[in-house]
Amino acid sequence: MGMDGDQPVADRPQQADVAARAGVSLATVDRVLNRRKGVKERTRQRVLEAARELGFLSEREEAALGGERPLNIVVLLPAGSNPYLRLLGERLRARLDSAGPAGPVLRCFFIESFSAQALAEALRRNAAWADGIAFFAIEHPVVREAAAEVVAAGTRLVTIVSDLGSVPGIAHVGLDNRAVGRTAGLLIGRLSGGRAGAVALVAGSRHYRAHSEREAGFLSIQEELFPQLRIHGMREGHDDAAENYRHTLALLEQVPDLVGIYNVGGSSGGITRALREQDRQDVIFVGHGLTPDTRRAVLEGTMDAIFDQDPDMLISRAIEGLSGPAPVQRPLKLDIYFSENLP
Amino acid sequence: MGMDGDQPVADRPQQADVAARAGVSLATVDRVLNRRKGVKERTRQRVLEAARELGFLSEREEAALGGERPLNIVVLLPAGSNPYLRLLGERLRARLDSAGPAGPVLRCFFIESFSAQALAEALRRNAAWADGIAFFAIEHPVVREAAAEVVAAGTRLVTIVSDLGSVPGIAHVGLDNRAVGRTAGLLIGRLSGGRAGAVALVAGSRHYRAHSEREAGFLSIQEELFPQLRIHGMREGHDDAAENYRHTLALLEQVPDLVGIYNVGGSSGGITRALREQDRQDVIFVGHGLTPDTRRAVLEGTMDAIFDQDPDMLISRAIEGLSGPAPVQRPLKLDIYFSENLP
DNA sequence: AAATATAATGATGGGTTTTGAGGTGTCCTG
DNA sequence: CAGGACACCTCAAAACCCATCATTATATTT
Repeated sequence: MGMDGDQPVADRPQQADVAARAGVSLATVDRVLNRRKGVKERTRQRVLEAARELGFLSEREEAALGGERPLNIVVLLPAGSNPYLRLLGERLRARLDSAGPAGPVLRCFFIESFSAQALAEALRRNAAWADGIAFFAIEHPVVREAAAEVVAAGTRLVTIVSDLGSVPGIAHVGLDNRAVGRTAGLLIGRLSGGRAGAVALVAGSRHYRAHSEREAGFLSIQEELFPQLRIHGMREGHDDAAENYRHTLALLEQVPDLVGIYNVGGSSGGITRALREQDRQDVIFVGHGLTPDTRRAVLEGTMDAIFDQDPDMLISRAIEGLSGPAPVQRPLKLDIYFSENLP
Repeated sequence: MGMDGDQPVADRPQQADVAARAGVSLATVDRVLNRRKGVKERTRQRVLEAARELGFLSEREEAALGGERPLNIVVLLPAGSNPYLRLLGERLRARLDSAGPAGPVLRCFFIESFSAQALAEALRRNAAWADGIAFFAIEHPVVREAAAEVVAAGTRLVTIVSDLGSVPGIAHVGLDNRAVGRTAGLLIGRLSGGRAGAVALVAGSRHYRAHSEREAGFLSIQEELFPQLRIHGMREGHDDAAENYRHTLALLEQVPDLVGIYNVGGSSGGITRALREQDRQDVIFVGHGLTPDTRRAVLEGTMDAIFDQDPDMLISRAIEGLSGPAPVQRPLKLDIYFSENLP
């Protein structure tokens, strides 16, 4: 007779067993297993752990459900009209939309620009609930302190575009800005074809380490390779188009032998406007950030080259840096656009 | 005695064993093995896993039942000494190593270069077992026919670096080569600083559409913007360093007012060697492919710019093209390297 | 601190799917 | 031809999905 049923086939665990083990109700187990919302992350993990221990889930499913809970990631960018940062914000949003529920939850806040206080405060405020924060750093003790605190409290940080320097445990995602500055210098020097004259630097703020590093690189190569060009000291335009416009008009008036301009920061629109209005297409102009206005400027010849860092790459690498353990963080690739290779 | 087979008589495993191992009834095993519906995916996986562990299934069956087997992808590259292609091969291997068993199986074969026959044959040969083939195309009717055949037979194809043109159903992963040629022309024109003289073109072969497209772009912009420069017709160096070396020596001798060289193809090493030996660092030289030799040439000033397409990106996009349905295939980004922004 | 909103969990039940147990018939093998 | 392995089927029980609502934490406001 029924010999075969003697092994009560090591009963597979049921959701009820998982529920018991996790100390929750069936309803909650169901919510977790079916990815319904309304479960606190802690309980979610408990349930998943219980399920794993009971062998209720195969490894595959476990990875799909539990492995990586979606991280909460915050991105802090300077407010203001800087078109590149606007674009960055847009790409962030695009990424959020396109990524399924698997990807991390991205949130983006704009912080009063050039304000170390505001940035420090934002860091502290968001550290409470975010797993990781990517931020455009302002080099200032207040920010450094806030960052160190936040890192100590267990929130991961990466700086993007502009670095913070000398705070351990913070990775950086961005260009090698000294090399970038040197490349800009090289390009302007070479394109000027041996002419003697002045080269002007425009920046957003020296408080952005990215800006001062680019400046340093630019100066070093000018001195090294192009003695016929003299540097007309750096002006801070605070990444504001109107301010950059005024600066440029003044420049064009005061410096008759102006050969080139390198805008270390953003909002090149103001500069191109001045150049266009004064009909000074002969001035070599290199700036940062591939945006509609710089595109147009390059196409019409007002601008000679755009230096860019791919926003999507920037975002990917930042997320990567905030997710896993910070691996080899080689600098991003500098993209150089002329009128002929615009994407 | 012992009727019930308590001695593990190394019998072939039975469905009952699978059932026991999976903690499931015979009925369910039956459903899974015979692809009947009404089995939850989770249980399906359990059963399959148990069956696999017991060696109950042959590989064939397992693949058929288990769902998505990893894709078999073949990459065909031209043989020869071209350093960029060598690098590409290396990156392929690196990718193969790094990717887990989940990723597609990549295999890379080097085909006699510039031989349409050999390429066509390789396409047909590999189509028999590969799911997708990525290949560096030679524009030739023989290749086109083979490609069309292979596509019709259900193997997916993408061309990399050099396109095949006008064969439906084949995606292309590579640069916008006309724009690349124009950019090279722009750069050489601008860097020459208004000097008059000759500009020479060197290519691997006009049978590579990539090469002739770059040539066309280069010519168009020279004519358009730099009338003071005359083009010293294209030479085919077959991407061979020795041949390029000889060509360049001849060039330097025959063309006293040589201002620049654009190497549309690979193996720039031969050209830099000639320039170095003749001490002609004044000649502006732009070439393709970021490799150790071009790196060195740029650093020492023999070469002015390297145009590159990131091999990893190329591979990723090719695999992507062979895996899913071909989506928006915008061209790859052109990377431009000067002495100061080498990675 | 009380009041109030919001989110998280528990409880429950109806409808659906999945599963186990068993029956039948076929094919193959000793 | 007996017997094992298995394909294919049915049916009822069990497990599960899913929506709803009550209840309890947790946060926010007043």
